[in-house]
Amino acid sequence: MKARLWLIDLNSDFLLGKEVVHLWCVSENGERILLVDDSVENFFFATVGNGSPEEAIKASFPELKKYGVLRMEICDKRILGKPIKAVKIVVDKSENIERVSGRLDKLKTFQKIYEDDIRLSTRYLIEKRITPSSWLEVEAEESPNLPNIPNFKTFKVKSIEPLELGSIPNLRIMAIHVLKVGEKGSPKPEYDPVVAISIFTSEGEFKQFTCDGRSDKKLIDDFVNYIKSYDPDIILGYGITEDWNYLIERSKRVDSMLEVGRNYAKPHTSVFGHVSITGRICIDLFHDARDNPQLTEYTLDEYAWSLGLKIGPQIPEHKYYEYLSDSSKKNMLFKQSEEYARLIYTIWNIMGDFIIQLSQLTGLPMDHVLTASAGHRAESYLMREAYSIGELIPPRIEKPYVSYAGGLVLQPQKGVYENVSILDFSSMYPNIMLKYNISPDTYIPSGEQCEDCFVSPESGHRFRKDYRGVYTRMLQSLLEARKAVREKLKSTKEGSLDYRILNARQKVLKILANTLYGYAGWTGARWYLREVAESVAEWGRYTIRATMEKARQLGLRIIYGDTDSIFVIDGEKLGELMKWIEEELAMEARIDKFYKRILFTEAKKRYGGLLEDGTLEVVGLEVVRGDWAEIAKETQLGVLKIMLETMDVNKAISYVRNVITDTRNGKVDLEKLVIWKRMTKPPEAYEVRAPHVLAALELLKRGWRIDVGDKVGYVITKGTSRIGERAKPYQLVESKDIDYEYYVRNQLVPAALRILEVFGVDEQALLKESRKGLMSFGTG
DNA sequence: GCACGATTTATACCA
DNA sequence: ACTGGTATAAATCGTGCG
Repeated sequence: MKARLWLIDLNSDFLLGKEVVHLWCVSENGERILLVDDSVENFFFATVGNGSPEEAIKASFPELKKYGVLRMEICDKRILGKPIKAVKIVVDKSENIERVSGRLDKLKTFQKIYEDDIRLSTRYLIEKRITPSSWLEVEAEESPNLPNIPNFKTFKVKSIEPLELGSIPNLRIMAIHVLKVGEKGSPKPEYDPVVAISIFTSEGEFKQFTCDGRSDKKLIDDFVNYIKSYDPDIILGYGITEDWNYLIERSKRVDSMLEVGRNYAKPHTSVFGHVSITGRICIDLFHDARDNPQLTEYTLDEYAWSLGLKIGPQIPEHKYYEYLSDSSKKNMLFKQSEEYARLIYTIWNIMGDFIIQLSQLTGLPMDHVLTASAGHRAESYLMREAYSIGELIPPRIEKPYVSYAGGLVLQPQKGVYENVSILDFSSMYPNIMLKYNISPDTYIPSGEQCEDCFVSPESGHRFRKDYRGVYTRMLQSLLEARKAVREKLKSTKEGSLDYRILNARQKVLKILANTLYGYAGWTGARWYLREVAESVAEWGRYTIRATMEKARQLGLRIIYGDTDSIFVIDGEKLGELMKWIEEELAMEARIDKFYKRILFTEAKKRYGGLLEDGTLEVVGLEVVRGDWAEIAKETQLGVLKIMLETMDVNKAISYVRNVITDTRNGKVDLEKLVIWKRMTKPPEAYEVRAPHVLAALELLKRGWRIDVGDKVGYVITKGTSRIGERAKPYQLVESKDIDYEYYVRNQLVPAALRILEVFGVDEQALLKESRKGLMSFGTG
């Protein structure tokens, strides 16, 4: 049989005592096909120091045989670009790799071990140059003894090749919402049965299983049967990892078989803490929400809202029990669960393309993509790139941290400027890495000779020119692919399916390219090399300085700049500068923005300005910070708006005074006084009794659950003790206890003054009550 | 023992 | 659980005072 198949998921398994790979696929016409490949080998590599690899094999093979080693052979590999002879050690099964490498460590025959931490399914994808969530050209045959899977045809793989096809087959997708209710606090699987499971599928079918209170056995059985009959490729949820663990616990108690895998296996918790289901992809959208620092509560509602989805008021979780116990309200709860299932499916429509593209490009299965960090995504890509040039994959070891200098930030002079253009280097770091061939395997260590190489401008780090490294290759592919995709996008109908796929792809290509610099400087990276990250930053500073120098020569005035941008007063020579950048620096730059009027304080990374269309844009100032009270942010924005639009200082001052008066009179909603801060460690781990920590402790004392990463909202109450002790969780405070004077002195005045001090206004001018003071300002 | 400046701790932002 | 650069607030430390 010859077919085009789309790879959904893969895993390793055993067939007649031999370790094999299972590939769960869907064909062009929607058939579900399981491919079994029994031709795979488990192996890793070892290097010898000064001795000969032949000798090392001869000396160790007889003993290693006892540990499951089938074969040892010499092969040509590279370590950081240097060709070496490595010994490939083929082992009968995955579980013996650790035993063998452990034994090798003791033998001392070999110097170093490589790739003993690569799982078989990953190894398979790398070797075959294929990725999940993409098309394969497969030749396969029928064979006896293959596993029997319902709804699946099973074949043995003869050959398998990657296919460059952008389309996505029709997948069976199932969004689920699991309703769990606890009488007091969060539900516990030990005694709280699952109340309902709502399902919404890609066919538009809605299904709900409910439990009338005593036992959820029937609910769980019905749910499992539904999965068996619908046979989804993808199961979606929000917090579904927790849901599965809950269901696993429940199924044990009510003696249910949770056979939801395509081989009827139970869900299993994988090493990374996520739940996997054989043959299906289980995606927890909660992991995507956790990546968004804008969110405070990480509820599904808040997450959906951040994606632009409008949802009405919901029943809060702490009222679930009340609703459930009231027969007239019970149905509202079930209705809400239904809506959540639909909402999760709607989110897939927004996020799905992105997840598939990320999977296709990194080689990680869809269910790993959201759980993997940015660094691991980049690394997954790099490992494949490394294989293609015979580069051995370094072990994942935490390296000691050595700091280095980053981007150049210019000191702005406080004041208001007009007609300011922002010149931006596009993808500066990726382009620098390409231009100077910066990669861990092109780096020349000190002491080694190099005839012709790139030398970094400050530290003098050298990079060879005659060999393309893993970073260079990765960046070149990503940037070229992105260019091609963006070109194709131009001739694609906006809003069409193709457009969505291409757009998701170009976004993912950019994200991956931009991650690589950070990856290089991450001490946990397999390909960490401080010199690489350091050199990139050096050439970045060099590029900005050279551009500034040229701008000055051309008579252009520079106001500010940060890392890869320069703020310059618009002038006719700007075009000449752009041309110079393109021709002399061979870098890409563009005029990203134009401010009609822009205000700088004396601080770096903080400014606000009016764009051509009149939009007010604020960067870095309190307005855009989450840890200032809303009233202060609102006031600062007002002041900024007045100043940039009218330049009328007195108008701004009287505006602020009005807010101050209102605040002192308590005419401000408590909501606008809440200060939010995120917990970065458990409350008891803090060295300093900061306001938000004390507020968190108070919540904890009252039975709230505070996790690392949660945002704590507090307000400052009346009293004479230090601020921290007067900080109380906003949920527990009444308006009469608020210390309004704190908000005037520590929030309103500093926020407003940040802008107004540029115009010579001081604290006195804002706090003085008299009308005389207002009139006299600026007139002496 | 207290006031006050210096230093440390913590957070959130920019690129 | 990708980097460094930066501003800022509040807690805490350290020192001079007497």
